Amino acid sequence: MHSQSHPDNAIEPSTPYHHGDLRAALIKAAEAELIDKGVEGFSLRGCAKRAGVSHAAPAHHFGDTRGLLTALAAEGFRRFVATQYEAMAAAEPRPQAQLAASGLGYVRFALARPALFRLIFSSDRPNFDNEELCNAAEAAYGLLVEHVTATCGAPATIDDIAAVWSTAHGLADLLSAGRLKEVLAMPEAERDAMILRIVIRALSPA
Amino acid sequence: MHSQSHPDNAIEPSTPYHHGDLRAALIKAAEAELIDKGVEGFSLRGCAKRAGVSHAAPAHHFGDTRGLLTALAAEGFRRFVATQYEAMAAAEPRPQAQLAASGLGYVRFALARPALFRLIFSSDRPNFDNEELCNAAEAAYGLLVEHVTATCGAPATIDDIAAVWSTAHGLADLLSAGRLKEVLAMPEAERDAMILRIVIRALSPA
DNA sequence: GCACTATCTTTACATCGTCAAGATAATTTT
DNA sequence: AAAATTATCTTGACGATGTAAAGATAGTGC
Repeated sequence: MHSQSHPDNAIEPSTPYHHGDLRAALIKAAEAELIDKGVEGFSLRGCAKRAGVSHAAPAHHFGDTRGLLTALAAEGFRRFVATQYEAMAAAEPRPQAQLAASGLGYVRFALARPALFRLIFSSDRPNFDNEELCNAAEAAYGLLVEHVTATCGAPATIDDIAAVWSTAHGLADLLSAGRLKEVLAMPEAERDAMILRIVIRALSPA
Repeated sequence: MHSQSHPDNAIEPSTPYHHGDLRAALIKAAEAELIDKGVEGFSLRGCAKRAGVSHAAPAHHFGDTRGLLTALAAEGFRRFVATQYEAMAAAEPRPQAQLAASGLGYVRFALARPALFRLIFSSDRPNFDNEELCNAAEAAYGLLVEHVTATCGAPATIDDIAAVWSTAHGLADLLSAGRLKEVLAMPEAERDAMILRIVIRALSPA
């Protein structure tokens, strides 16, 4: 019936010296910090404060600021892929519809989490040589290639891949940056339909 | 024979108190700093050092760091447009060829000046409410709309504008960020041809 | 010649990232 | 179970940064 985590010590200590799961707490805090301050205003000490620990605590888990942002970026890529899968699950099973839905998920992620999107696609702060981040990023790229191949017939040409990826990415980047205001002002259903049309367009061979 | 700075002394003084054209020198220094350190590592004191003045000298001309980056971003937009015009000048006068060339210039700028491209399209540091920057940015947007309209027949639909802009922007952003490695590895002529094909593709109505 | 303003320097302070050393808790070893 | 070791977190310090305030110097207008 007790809510605390230590079996022998009943009273919740005000500030336990050991956090328990500081690593996860710091990633969560880092996302909040990123959303608040943006990639360029991101502060490691701010994250520590959000997590309620001293300013040097993150060092042990992530080394330095770049380490924390690298871990957050990897998590961002995983969510990015997950958002694409969600959109695909709601679409017809036809390959072309699946590819278009994946593009829709791409853009939706950028709109829903602009700070994370910018971190993973337009920042030098994460270390893209890091293995975990590298794997997460390549998983996203692999998903795209897979669907273009399924839609256009194997093997997908570099033209097809570049056209589809660029279109989805361009839409995502411009919209999440607040440009293309006319599109941002559209009702969501209408905007989604337009995104699908434009992604399909990128496939049609000239 | 003395080296100090008297107005009637023809010899170049070692360090004149008044720079002469510090504003321009600082913008130039800021570009070098941006190229060296990136948007996120950009330092105002570093710019001052490059220009050979004290660290507080920029304040009088630009207010703060954001002010300097805002001025640099405006200059970046002007060069961005200029690069598009250059590509257009080398292309056939047909509207469609002009539009495609404009897209090619878009991508070329991103590849030639990745730091400036990121500053104007993927950074919160410049103040986009600033009038000078705002005007420069809208000039770029206007150029695009103009050419899409000329190519597709007036008035250009939002679908057409979004499709063309997103494609060019996506290509530019992905390439300048070092993704789409297969495309980066292509010889320049081949890559240019591909960019033109993909931009044209974005125009074809489904 | 003199006041006034623009431009630049110096000084100062809060914040940031990072390192080093110490404190505390958990784990392993004996 | 006690001791030793390791992992985790705190404290204190340092240099770098952005910015504000005050002083120094040069150009301008009267």
